[in-house]
Amino acid sequence: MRKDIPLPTLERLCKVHRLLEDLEKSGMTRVSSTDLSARLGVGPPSIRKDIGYLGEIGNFRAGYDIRTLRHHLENGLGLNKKKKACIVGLGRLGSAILHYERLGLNGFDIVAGFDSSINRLETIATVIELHPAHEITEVVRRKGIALAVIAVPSVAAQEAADRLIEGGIRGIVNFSAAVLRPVKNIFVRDIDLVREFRILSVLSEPYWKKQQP
Amino acid sequence: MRKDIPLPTLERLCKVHRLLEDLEKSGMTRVSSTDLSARLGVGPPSIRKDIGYLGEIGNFRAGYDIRTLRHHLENGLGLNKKKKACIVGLGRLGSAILHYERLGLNGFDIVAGFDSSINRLETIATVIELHPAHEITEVVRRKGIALAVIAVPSVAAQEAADRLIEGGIRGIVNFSAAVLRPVKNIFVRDIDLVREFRILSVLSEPYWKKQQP
DNA sequence: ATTTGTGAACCAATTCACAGCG
DNA sequence: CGCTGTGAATTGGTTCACAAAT
Repeated sequence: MRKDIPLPTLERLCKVHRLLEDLEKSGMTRVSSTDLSARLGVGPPSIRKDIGYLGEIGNFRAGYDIRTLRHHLENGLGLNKKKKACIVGLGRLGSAILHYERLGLNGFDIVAGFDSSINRLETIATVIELHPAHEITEVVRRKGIALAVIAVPSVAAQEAADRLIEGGIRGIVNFSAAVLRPVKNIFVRDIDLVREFRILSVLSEPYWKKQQP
Repeated sequence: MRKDIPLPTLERLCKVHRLLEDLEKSGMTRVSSTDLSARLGVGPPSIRKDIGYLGEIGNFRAGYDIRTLRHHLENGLGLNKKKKACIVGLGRLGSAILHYERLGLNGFDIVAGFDSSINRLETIATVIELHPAHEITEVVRRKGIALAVIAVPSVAAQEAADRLIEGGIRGIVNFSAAVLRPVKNIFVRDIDLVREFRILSVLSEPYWKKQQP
């Protein structure tokens, strides 16, 4: 049943899922591919294809039942599997992420935080276990942590990544500006605010051809 | 000269630029497409095509001169154009972004912060002008702010976006989990940590076919 | 009458292969 | 000879158009 889902499809499906949560909360009970596509800014056939990767589910006359479709996505993508996560770097950004409750609510248990400043570790008020940075490898391995956020200055990012990988990490969200050395089977999602601003800046230049739908 | 640069190319070129800054700092002076491609985890011809969108620049025997290539990217993409930016939502995440110096260093002047809590506006120590959220439209218009970060809870995100757009914003980095209604000619980059974790989680499942290079 | 699901057709992006230059 | 730049081939994704379902 499971084909090889393209990455863009996976990203859209996650957005669809998030959208369904809101629609459900607003009291809606059914939704069509056209409606979903308008809210996401993509073509209707694209949505249907995306959903189709996980098997049939829609009602031919009345679109999708929101609750059913949401569960379908959760099962198909394994969205309610629990995973352990950690945060490396507890400056302003790292602390903000450490306190971000929505991660835990969605099955991502933050079980450790790391920083190279002992002072900082002693100052932060949290129930989460905090460790000095040199323990990254050991703690990640011992606790079986699958996912990590890197929120250290970019000069320190590669070393943080190396230690995480040595400990057996599976995926990294890299908030530093550093371009990390690619490693086979370690998946990285880069989030660099300056890069995002630059992309927006280029896209919004008047002579830029590509228009959003 | 400027063709229609694909979005993936634009994203890679920004990473290449960032990489060049580091290589330059480390004392290197020349770099080949093969070397760049290895550090980015993409194929060498891809890098050459990407750079090719901005015109010829390489030395046929010895690859690219790092400094020249960096300037080439900066000119070609307009990376040193200055833009005004603002932050909507000054909780932990918004405050962290407000204090993130690298934005200013790269030409993005944060000229305003907004929050619906007056108390919060009075507590934050910064030289940046802070305003209550109901002034978003007016301030964005008056100051000619081009870019915005949304860092409010997801229930408040759509209204924040509406006010920004009404004020004439050009691009938005949306850190909330909300899926914003698409608007023509307003460009949005969505950053949702839960979504990123979910994507990593799916990608790192053993039966997942797609492997990174 | 609508709206899904899907093969076919189309388009975009990556990769290949080699010509051209130093 | 090594490395860039680029048309050609290929792969991957999106869009189209229509059959199937209720």
